[in-house]
Amino acid sequence: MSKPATPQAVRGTQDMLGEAAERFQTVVATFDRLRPLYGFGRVEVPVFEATAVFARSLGETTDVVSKEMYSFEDRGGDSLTLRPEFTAGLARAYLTEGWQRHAPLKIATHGPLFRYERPQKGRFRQFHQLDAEVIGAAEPAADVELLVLAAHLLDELGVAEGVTLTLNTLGDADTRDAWRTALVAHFEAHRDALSEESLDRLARNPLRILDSKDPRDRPVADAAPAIDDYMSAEAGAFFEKVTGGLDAAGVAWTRNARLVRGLDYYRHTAFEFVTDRLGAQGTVLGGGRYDGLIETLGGPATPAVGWAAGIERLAMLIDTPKPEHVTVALVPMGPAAEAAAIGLLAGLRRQGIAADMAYKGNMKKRMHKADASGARFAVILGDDELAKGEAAVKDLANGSQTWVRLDALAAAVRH
RNA sequence: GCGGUCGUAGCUCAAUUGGUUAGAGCGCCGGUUUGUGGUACCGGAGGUUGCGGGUUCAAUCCCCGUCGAUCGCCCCA
Repeated sequence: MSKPATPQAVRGTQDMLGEAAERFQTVVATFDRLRPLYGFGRVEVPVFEATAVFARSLGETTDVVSKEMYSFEDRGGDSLTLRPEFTAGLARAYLTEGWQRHAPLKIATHGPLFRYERPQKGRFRQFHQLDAEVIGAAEPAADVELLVLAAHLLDELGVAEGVTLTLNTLGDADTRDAWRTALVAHFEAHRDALSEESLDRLARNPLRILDSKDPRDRPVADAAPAIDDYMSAEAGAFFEKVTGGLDAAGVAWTRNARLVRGLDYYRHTAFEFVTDRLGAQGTVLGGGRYDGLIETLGGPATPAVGWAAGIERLAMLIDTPKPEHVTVALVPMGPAAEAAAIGLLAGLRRQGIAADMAYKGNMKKRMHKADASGARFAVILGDDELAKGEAAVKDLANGSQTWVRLDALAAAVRH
């Protein structure tokens, strides 16, 4: 009989154990700890949606929609897509669940997202994000609140020092249109100087030429008209309230007038927290205001702002988390002791003490496992101890050993 | 979708210009020690060298393809 071939993990997916899993969990737990401090409620939304949810909201010409979506037909012939981002699905839920009545709605979620891309450092086909949104608020105070939360999160994770907040405004619709027209005119006038890729961008998404990494593009991009020259009074005032709020909250920021966002729906505030510690993937958290999105999904004009942060990217930046380990390892000897130890184990755990017991093995083996587990104490239970109603408690750090009554066990190992 | 580098034991890596039974450390299993771990010593298991094809008397090594990893481009968290 030949052995069956082992199926491989799908490209761009990850299996995490030990430190990798602890890093991931640390990021998520930190987010979950801060979220309620800002009054953001946890929401759950589906991992897949009707394809139109993403195709319409992200913009048909974006790479995410044109070549990176995991789309498939279900048995009824409907086109479905594994979510490539959170915002569109949350906006859909806001409309179809009647969440308008809660506006302004402050919500947060986290989970897996899917994009068909070539994996590289900090980039996966199934990746994970934290996400926070305020839907139904046109006030710059919402932008500020989200940015303060983001900065607080990075600070709590201990990565704030290597990460800087870069901030820009794309203006309101009028500003953005006027600026865009001027940009296109500028780039058209210098098209012989642009890279092939930027010529392609000129047709699809001219704003992206501004942050091109190609040195050939830099002179033309750097000479391009600035949005500030086209800024309406309202849009300018909005941006000033955002930056003023950040200053008041003590959040450091840098203006990057060339920061644009990849997805079509952004207006006004756009921001990225960037680092140089992740190779080509510098963005660790990004977002902005998307006042136009909900209308593209057939809803009423609804202002909204939000951000998402890459959990894997953050997990790579944080310090090594302290590994989890139990306090007590039970070491029973013989069938009678083992039976009694099952009761002791359950009792310790019910009293909130982390305890473990190997499924099998003689004393030597169990002691070895106790040591390897990182437990502080080995609780040794043999027939002699059992007869006396006690157990030997050995401190694995210094080797000292004392005998304590079984009913005092929990107290003896609680420190 | 495009380009660079790399795939040898569970893990990290060796293996002279292509040469005979592919090695080591760690880990794992057993023993020295049938009631004491972290140290030490002894022994053992574990490989179709990612997969498929080609060149050659001979391939872990050279060539092609493929899958995967990794880094970058595009794009993005």
